[in-house]
Amino acid sequence: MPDALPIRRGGGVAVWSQIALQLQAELAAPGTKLPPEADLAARFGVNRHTVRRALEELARQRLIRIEHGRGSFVAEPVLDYQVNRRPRFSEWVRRHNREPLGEVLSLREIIVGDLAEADLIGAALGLSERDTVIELERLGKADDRPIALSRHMFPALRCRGLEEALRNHATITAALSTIGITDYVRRRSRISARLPSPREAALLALEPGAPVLQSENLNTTGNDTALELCFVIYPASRVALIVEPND
Amino acid sequence: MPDALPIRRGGGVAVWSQIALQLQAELAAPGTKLPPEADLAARFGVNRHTVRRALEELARQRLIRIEHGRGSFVAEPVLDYQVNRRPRFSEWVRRHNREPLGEVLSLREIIVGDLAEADLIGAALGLSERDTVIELERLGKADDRPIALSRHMFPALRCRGLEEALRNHATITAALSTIGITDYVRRRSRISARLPSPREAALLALEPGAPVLQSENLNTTGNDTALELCFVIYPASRVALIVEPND
DNA sequence: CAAAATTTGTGCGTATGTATG
DNA sequence: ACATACATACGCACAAATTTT
Repeated sequence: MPDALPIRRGGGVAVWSQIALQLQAELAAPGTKLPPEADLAARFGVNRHTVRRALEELARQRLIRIEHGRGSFVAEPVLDYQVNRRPRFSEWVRRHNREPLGEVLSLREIIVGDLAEADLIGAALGLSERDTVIELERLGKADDRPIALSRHMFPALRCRGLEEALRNHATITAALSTIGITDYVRRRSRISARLPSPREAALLALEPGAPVLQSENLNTTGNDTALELCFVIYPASRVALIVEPND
Repeated sequence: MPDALPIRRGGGVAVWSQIALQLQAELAAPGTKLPPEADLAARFGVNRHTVRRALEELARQRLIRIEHGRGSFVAEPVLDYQVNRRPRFSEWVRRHNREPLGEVLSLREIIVGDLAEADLIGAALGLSERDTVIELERLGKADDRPIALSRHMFPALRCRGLEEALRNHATITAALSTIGITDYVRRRSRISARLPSPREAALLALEPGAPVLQSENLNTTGNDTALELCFVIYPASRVALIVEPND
């Protein structure tokens, strides 16, 4: 427990504001419980209302969560993800001043008919059950914290050399670029939420019962040729999606 | 158990497709378990592979869930909600051939500073802590099944007479229209997911542990004046959001 | 399963300093 | 100088949610 800087009264800065700043500087790892309001009030030598005002401010900034009857907890930072036509994982993470990392979990070529969602995939990419897709499973991290688990499917026919390219490049954008595809855009996303499977929860380092946001994306080339179907799940506590409709 | 129509072979319609249609017509209440594949195969006089092909089709349409080692279950119908610039609850539900109903839970005028999310609301609507908003809480249903719990906040100053209008009209669109606001558009949505509070779970008739999709919407008039901030939660098992980015 | 303890949420009253006109 | 409004801070009591005993 760090030393409390002395609270200055009558110095033009509200006491609750000083306490909020002090607490913010001391925030421990996400999930950590803060001391009860009564303890904080005693420590700072103020009324509990004053502490509550400070906590309210931290909650507004989404730095902590306050739970009735349980306590206050350090919140996880939430990455806002703008859903536009250019899905670029690395750019997104870097825009939040965090270090992106894409870890390949599996990469293979597989026959559409052998996948569980064969029909959905076939319909979306315009393939028959006998066509093959390149399937990439990836875990995306920001500063080593998992924030996205994605499964990408590319029609093998329209993506000659992509499997090899994906092995040798850190980002999907870069890999696509080496096989001559420089513009691909998000055409449609279907956003839902659910509880993760045990495997998914383990990969995303989620506590039991924590939900995930799921996004099913259809990406195409500039001239509307279906290029990629992609299922992504995000830990709901760490990611929010931003949409600005234009139609 | 309804009679099985005879399966016609060689009539240009695949047997699995006929079975899929037949099963679809017989679907019981959500959550009901379908007979084991072996039983269905016997009933239709076909191989189990053929039944599996039919079930696969129903699963693709999200009419059933197939669970490894457990069986197949009638799924809840999912309402796809296209996130565009015109948020219209009733139109959305009717487009799915279901009967919309908006039930007012509470309606009041309240000072911004007295709300928990005072700062967020003030910033979004351009109000000070001392301004007032009209707050409407509503439960949206489709065929008597709750599908949306929303909290709407309108700046009282820019919405004279809205509280009264909301009391007398079934839809928000209609109420706004009576006070002269005929065009309001969605400017921005922030989509996340979380577990519901006990009260929210009860109102939405959710089983424990089931997550909700949450959408925080800023709606404006045609000329970009902030008109409404609105928090909506949807049962994740019954609603999905569709986004087609244009930028 | 029930009672007790812990912790946050809410309401009301009071007092003080500061900006405003 | 005065009145008013407002933000800040304190004290006390009880309600509500959760956890522990």
